[in-house]
Amino acid sequence: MNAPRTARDRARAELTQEIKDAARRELATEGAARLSLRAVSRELGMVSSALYRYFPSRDDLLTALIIDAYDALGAAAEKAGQQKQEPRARWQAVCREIRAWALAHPHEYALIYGSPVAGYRAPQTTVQPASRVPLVLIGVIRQAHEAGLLDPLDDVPAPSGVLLDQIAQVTAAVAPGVPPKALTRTIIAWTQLFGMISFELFGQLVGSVDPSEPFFEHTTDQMADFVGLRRTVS
Amino acid sequence: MNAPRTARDRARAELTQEIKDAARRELATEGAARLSLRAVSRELGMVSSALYRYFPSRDDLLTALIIDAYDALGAAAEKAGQQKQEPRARWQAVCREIRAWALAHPHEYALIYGSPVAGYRAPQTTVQPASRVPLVLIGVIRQAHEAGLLDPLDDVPAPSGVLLDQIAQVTAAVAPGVPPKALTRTIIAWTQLFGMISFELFGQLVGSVDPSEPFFEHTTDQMADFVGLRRTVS
DNA sequence: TGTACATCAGTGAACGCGCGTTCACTGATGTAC
DNA sequence: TGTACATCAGTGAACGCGCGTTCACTGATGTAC
Repeated sequence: MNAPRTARDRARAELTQEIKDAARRELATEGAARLSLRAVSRELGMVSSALYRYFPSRDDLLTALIIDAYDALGAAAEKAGQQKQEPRARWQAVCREIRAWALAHPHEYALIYGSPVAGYRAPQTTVQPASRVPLVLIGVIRQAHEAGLLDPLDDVPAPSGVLLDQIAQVTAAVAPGVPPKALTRTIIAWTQLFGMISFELFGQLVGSVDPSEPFFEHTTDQMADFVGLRRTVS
Repeated sequence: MNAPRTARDRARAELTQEIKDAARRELATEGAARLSLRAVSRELGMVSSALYRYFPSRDDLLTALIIDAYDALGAAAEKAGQQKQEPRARWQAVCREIRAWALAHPHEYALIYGSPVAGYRAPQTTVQPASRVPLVLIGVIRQAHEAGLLDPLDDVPAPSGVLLDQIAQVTAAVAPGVPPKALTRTIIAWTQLFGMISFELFGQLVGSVDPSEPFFEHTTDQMADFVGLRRTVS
């Protein structure tokens, strides 16, 4: 992705983008497993073989869409996490933004958080973009900890054994200074958040807490308590 | 599904079962979106049109598989919930059993808790089987409440507004006597549980809390606290 | 218990469709001198 | 700035494949009397 020097380069970059946009539209009507190069090319008024100038195969197009989706969600979460607010409000804002993105892009959400596409194996290149969201959540906790706004969770059982080792590794890699109890609970809250969003999007909440926004708001608030984010006086 | 009277009826019931078994095997290699009647018929050594004597269309076969999956998981959870244990241990046993079933049947799990299959709309008949698992979880809480083993959650924010209405409806329908705070948290824990299992199965935990069993055990324990299940003296 | 008829299971051919990918090609754009 | 050549984008035909579903059929199983 160097700077486009020639008209050809610019055209290429633009068309690559258009192909991905068309593929995203296809995704919305057909789902990832049925994403078809021919349908994408039809939508663009091109011949199907022309796509091979841009993506060497269907799987490479899928990979590009997956990375784009992780990056779009990650960017949205990061932006919400940069608001000048106290940590607890930031936590809520991040959770809210993630849900909003998911509701606005349900098929891209399903692409990255739904069942893996059969016969497709995600390459290593998706790992970094996928980590952006958890890093934002951890970042909120870290900043709260540094600001002395994180409850020590004294009455809470600490992780131990293998889990403690895993938590220690995560701490060393991406969460320096965050106490093990808080980090463990952050990871729990992370799985809770996406479990809740997936249930809402995939129809599991129909008939109980549906519409789901009040439940969502209540839950992220409870999860803020759970991870130890203090309610500061207003 | 009346009692089979004739040899024909028995053969029909058996073959229906064999078709579903073969379809489940297909599911494991191809995924739900690519489940193909022709592949199923090939595996059984039949001609593809013969399947239409048993299922009127591909979608009906899918529906049967979905219902079977919900029922199998529901039955496993119910069984785990009937152990003669105190509520907290029962909670853990149910969670553990649900995860074990998911790990043992990843493709059936993905079929029911993964992204919806494109172009397929789940009929109303799946609703009741889908409710078995949450009912087991609620049942554990209700029994604990009746036995006086449920914490009143005095310091916990109560649900209010629309959410409280929804919770009240669920209470009236399936959880008589269970306090709103506890029921709300049970639903939160339910989404947490499946979020965690989906993350494990769909590869989101790779590189952090992986292998995931210690994290799972720790988390269900924390969730037992969260919903108010008292640690009884041993 | 035996026969005549109705029901059902499974066959095999066919319809019409869409798919990913390859390949030789034409014409336009870019580069080196 | 102009020309000769190399690079690239997009075409159109083709390969070989699999799919869901329909339909007229044959032969086996079941039912009524």
